[in-house]
Amino acid sequence: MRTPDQEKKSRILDSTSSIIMNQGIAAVSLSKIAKEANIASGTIYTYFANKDDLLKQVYLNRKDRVAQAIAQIDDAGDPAQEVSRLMDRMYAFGQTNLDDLLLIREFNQSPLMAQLGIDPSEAYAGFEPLAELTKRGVDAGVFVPDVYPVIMSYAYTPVVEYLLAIRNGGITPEQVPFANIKKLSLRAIVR
Amino acid sequence: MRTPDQEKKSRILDSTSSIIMNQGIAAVSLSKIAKEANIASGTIYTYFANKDDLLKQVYLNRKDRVAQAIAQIDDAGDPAQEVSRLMDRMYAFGQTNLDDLLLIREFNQSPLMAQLGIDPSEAYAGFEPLAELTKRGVDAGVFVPDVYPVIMSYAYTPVVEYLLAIRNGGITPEQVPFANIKKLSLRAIVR
Amino acid sequence: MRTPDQEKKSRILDSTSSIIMNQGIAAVSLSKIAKEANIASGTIYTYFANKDDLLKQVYLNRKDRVAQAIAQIDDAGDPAQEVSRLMDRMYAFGQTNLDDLLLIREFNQSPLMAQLGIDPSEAYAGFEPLAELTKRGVDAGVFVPDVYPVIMSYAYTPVVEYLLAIRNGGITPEQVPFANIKKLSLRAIVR
Amino acid sequence: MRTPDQEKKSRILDSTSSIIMNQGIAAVSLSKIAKEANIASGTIYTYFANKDDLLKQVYLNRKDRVAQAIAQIDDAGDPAQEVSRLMDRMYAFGQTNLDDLLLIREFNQSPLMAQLGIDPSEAYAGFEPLAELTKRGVDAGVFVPDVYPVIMSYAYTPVVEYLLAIRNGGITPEQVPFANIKKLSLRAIVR
DNA sequence: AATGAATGAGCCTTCATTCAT
DNA sequence: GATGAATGAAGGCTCATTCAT
Repeated sequence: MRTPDQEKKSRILDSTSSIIMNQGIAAVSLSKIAKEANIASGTIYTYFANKDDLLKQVYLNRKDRVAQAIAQIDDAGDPAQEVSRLMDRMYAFGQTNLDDLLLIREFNQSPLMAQLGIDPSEAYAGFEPLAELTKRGVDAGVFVPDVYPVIMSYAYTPVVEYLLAIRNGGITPEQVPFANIKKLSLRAIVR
Repeated sequence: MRTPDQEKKSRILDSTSSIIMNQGIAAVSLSKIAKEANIASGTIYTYFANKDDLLKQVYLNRKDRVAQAIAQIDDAGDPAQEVSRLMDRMYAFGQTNLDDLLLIREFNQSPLMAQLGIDPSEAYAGFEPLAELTKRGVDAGVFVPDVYPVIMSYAYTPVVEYLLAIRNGGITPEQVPFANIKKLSLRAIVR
Repeated sequence: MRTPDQEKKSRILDSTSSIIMNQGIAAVSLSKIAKEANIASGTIYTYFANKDDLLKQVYLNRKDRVAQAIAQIDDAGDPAQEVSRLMDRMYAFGQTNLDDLLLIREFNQSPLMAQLGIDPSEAYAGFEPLAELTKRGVDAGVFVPDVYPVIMSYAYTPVVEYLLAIRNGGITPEQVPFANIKKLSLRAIVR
Repeated sequence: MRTPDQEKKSRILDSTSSIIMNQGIAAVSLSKIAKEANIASGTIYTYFANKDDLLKQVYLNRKDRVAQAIAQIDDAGDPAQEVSRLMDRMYAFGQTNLDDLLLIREFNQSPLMAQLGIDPSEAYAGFEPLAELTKRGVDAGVFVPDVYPVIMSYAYTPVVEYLLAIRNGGITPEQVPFANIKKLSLRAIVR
């Protein structure tokens, strides 16, 4: 059970994420966050050292949620099957939490990471099982012989883009079932 | 009187893009732009109606540059070969202009597009040949039977992620030659 | 937390009025107001929505003060006598608060009223007793048969101009006692 | 005949007056004036030393026009009759040039006069015949024994307020003929 | 712990003025 | 003489942060 305080902290994180995703990171202000979280702006400083700390924690919090939701790999499973399951978990997670995936992506590819003092190892934390899966698949000769970032670029990114295209109305799941995406991704990386 | 100066306008666009890429869109301010472009802040208004107009033009300008650099498809060529050439052009372009590709991506997936009043058709303009290539490849039975956004998600995005990983030092071209990326992409989409 | 401060709001209104009267409305700036009121410029926004709101409230506040000071008419009194008393109250009020009368006049005859969204009924509020007095005097055959704006143009305006002429040194109360003004006004409108 | 240059100067004065009257003095800017006068903003400096000089000349120019239109008094005429004629000329002039009367009034009662370096004698220039008429009427025992500013406050101001009330739709000439105004004014000042 | 009033730096924008053309 | 691009100060307003309550 969350203490009342943790609940308030969560509300601040949620409001921040929501503003970032709906209005863009340039539109984020503590007063907006406070209003959306239904607290006084000064209260934010009880839970976060400053605005940068808040942004950093939003990122880390969302990244952890994603990692926990998708990165539970069966170390003994068939690598191709595990990638398929990974993509399934991403798809399931993304249907209710696409914003988390997009927020991570927005941070990952922006100078914000450096500005907020998040180093790559911190960003990577929680996703180690994916790298291990990659390595195992390559070593077993199941995957094409490429490195983690390349392999995952074909397994992870297409799911996000698929979910985003659906949200934007560019395509519908009826028109393009998620199975197609999985098939293409596996065609790319499985020998 | 002093004549309006296309070169100065370019400098403003360049400075703006540079600040976006190096400090993030939230850090863009007209005074920073003016300082980097070596002009007075008020001068920006000789060339742009306001900050939003400037941002919009940065986006459209960069998008046009990319479109011109990569979207020259040979209508009679073999679709698979044309995708290969397309990826080559992206790679060549991205080696000196990766920021353009990243800027477009940052804008595309952000609420900025709506805020700046850029509608999807405007963003799509110039890339029609890619959709046509997709359609031709699918119709000819060369590509897997999927729609444009899906196919291109496997041909376009991996190149950007590859270039970015190289820039970030995550991988090197020696370790993973670009040919590998092309191979994986083609494996995904060519029957 | 610090409590909103009615006294501080008054100080802002006073400073604004003072700058309008001493430097003209074109010279009014929030930083001047803040400096004169001895507060930070941002603090103004705790008490007013924006500059226009501040100007509007200055006007309405001064107008209310004037209305309360002069518009207490005895409904049963002789109309001519009531006009005389009205002018006395204006004169008394104007000796210490001429700026209020002048500020109202400056606003009334300027495009500001429309720009600030003050409609005529709002400007008129509080002065209804004067219109009623006019009507009563005309109906009773005591005043010449003219409408409110005309009658009051002879009772109200001359007092303001008299007070202003005294302030400017154009005339002195010894040279022209206020009684003369009252006499001329009453000669004009009383049959 | 005006030279082309004088014509351009006139256009600048007209534009300035028009903006003052329609948008308020706080909204006057050289670029607006230039646009309305259909010239480049820099050109204004060919005809005026700076913005203050322009405003000063607008005032003096309008004041001269009014003085020439109304201050032609017959030195031998009956004072009461001359006041009546004066009011007629004001009324006639004001029907097509009310803005001139209002602009003068706005300047006269504002700190602008001091800021622009217009001294009272300059403002008074051209209106000497009105003071003489006052004096002659008082000396002849035709007017009540009061000074120029007081007498004229009953002859000049009511005409402006009448014209303004008509423009604003507060009253109509059918409802209140101008003759009424003249009658009230003369009742006030003629013995 | 929570509030929100207060602060002043910094933002976008407009302005009067200058000056190359 | 006329133009309008260029300048940078100043304007209105928002913001992150502090702190009295």
